[in-house]
Amino acid sequence: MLVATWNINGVKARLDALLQWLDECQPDVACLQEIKSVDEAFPRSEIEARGWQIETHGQKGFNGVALVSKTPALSIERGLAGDETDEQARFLSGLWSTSRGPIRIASLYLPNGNPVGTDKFPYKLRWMERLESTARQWLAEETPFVLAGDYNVIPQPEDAKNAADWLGDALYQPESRAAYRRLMNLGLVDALRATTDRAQTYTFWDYQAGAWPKNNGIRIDHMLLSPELSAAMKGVRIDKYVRAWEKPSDHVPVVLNIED
DNA sequence: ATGACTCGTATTACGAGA
Repeated sequence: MLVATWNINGVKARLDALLQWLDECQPDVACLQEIKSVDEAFPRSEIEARGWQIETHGQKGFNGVALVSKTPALSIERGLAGDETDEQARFLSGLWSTSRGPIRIASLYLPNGNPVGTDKFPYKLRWMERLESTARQWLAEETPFVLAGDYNVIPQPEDAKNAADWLGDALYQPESRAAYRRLMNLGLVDALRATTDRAQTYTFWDYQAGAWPKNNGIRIDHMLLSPELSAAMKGVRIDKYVRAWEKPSDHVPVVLNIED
């Protein structure tokens, strides 16, 4: 079973690339972030015409997450628990039936948090506390799960080409990294790091200053697995080749392979 | 020499991303 995550940076701007990649990858469930679309404007029919199931949780202009899958979800939940006043569309989860039993899969778009020193940074940290609470609750329920998405956190120095460039950035603040570690310390497994120690493994390259040709990347798109699932991991790959396409997203897909 | 971004929203400028 393949579970993928991809921040596509605008579903309408990326529709051709999305269709091409879905066709090639054939994920069972693909978690999308930054669809930048309200639900009504999501290019649903073009994707459904190729046989995919779609669930969206969008908003006007920015943010927004979606789940694209081969089979329909048994149930869907929109939004991250813990703050009724939060209007940003950043979390969407579904329950699927598999040969190993039910599995819960979430598409998450964790707040960027820049600039540090504005209210955006504490919003990021509060959002991470809410994510940790959700993970605790899901662990207690004992249904295997994948928390997949754009975490906007560089966990370790080796997750950036030039870690020193990110010292003042919300993605690499001690508080952001500590909150990510607290999540890991619940017993979750970072699927990529559990399966490779390969250097210069990145998922994002900025559009500016030739970051892609210089391979000046960072690893911020992660898949965190519940403990039962980590034993069933076959591997993780990064579909880096799509960054070289015409009109690419600045992120590339991460694809997790789980034993059926 | 040395890579000056891209998307969406709303009017060719701005917010947001990272």
